[in-house]
Amino acid sequence: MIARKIFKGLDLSKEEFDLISSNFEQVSYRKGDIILKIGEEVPYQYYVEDGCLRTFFEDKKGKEHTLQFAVKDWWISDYTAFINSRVAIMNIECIQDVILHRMTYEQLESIYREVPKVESFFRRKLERAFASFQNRILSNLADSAQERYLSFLKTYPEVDRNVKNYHIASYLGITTETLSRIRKRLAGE
Amino acid sequence: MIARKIFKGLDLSKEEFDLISSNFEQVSYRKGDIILKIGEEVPYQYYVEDGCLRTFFEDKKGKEHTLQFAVKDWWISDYTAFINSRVAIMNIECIQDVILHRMTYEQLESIYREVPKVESFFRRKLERAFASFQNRILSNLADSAQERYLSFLKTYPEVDRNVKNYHIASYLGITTETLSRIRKRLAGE
DNA sequence: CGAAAATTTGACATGACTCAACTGGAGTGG
DNA sequence: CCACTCCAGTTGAGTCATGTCAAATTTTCG
Repeated sequence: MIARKIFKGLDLSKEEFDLISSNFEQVSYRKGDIILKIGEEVPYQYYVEDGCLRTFFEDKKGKEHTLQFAVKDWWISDYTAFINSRVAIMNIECIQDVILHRMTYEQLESIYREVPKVESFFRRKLERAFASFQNRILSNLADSAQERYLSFLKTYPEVDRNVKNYHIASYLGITTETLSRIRKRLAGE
Repeated sequence: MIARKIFKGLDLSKEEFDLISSNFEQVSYRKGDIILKIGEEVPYQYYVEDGCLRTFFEDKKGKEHTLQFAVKDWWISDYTAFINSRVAIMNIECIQDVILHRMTYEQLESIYREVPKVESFFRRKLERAFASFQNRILSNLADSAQERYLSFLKTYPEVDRNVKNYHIASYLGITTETLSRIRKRLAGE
């Protein structure tokens, strides 16, 4: 029963867990699969049971930029498009084989109605995501590429273990060459 | 009755508006006043009736960076510190004389209890703030300083009218000199 | 093993920064 | 009403971090 795992912080009855679980649908994808494309509707948000994904987009020059990663026990979607019923402004790609549990917005709302505690759970989740975006902006304003890389490693060691360096570079806003030079500099210390 | 202005989108009774209004306290400050300092408790969030403010911090080199501006009809606080009862990680400064309406977290929660519709109002507000942070990250990743400046002007013309160029530079993550050169380049087109 | 993918390295280009000097406008006070 | 000061903004010259492009090397994986 996946809901126990997803909402493990919440004190709910077996019936409530069952009811929530019935709103999730398990899906699996292979490494390299794109499960959401820019311009498409965003029917789902996904809970990651296993594997690793990222959201990314291409700028006018065709360069890829990564907005977010998701590893085990995280959520992923084009969140603002998902909640506002707009089309996606970024792609979601599986960096590894993944097992996901997805739900629609209607299902989310129905859970809110049936099990109100879940709404606070998601509000806290949004607040944490908001804080992490804020930290990223502050870090972009104040820190060098090397400092941003170090704080990435410190904050998301689990992500570092699962993604390629060029993914990290595209998340930090630097080139793979620059990241490689930073790593060399750090190694020789 | 300030609540009518603040929550003008909501369909509430006179009693509800009164009840909400009783939780706000009006305060005024002069241009240049710092109304929250890094390291302090964050007792309030503020609704801006008039004037302009910003949140900012200093990096290790003493350089100032602006996270957010707030003009008429916006809200401002160190939001993540406010909701988590942590100490401020940024300062709030009045860029002009301001008239504000402030509330504590306890007052916010009491309004949630008495007038549940207000909770959705704040959730949407948080979602929009989240989306705007996201846009800023995307823009940092993909756009040049000049493009970021142009999209700032387009997105926040009201802010542009009320702040100095060096405030804008510290928001965009560039120096005043660079902003000046960008403006010159744009003027000659 | 061999091919493709990822990373590293080198040489060079460039956008933004630093520091210092200068300009122009908005007060202020004699 | 002028001289003075202060502040914001501009300009110039030199520097630095990061980007670009091309090639070499290492790693991954079928």
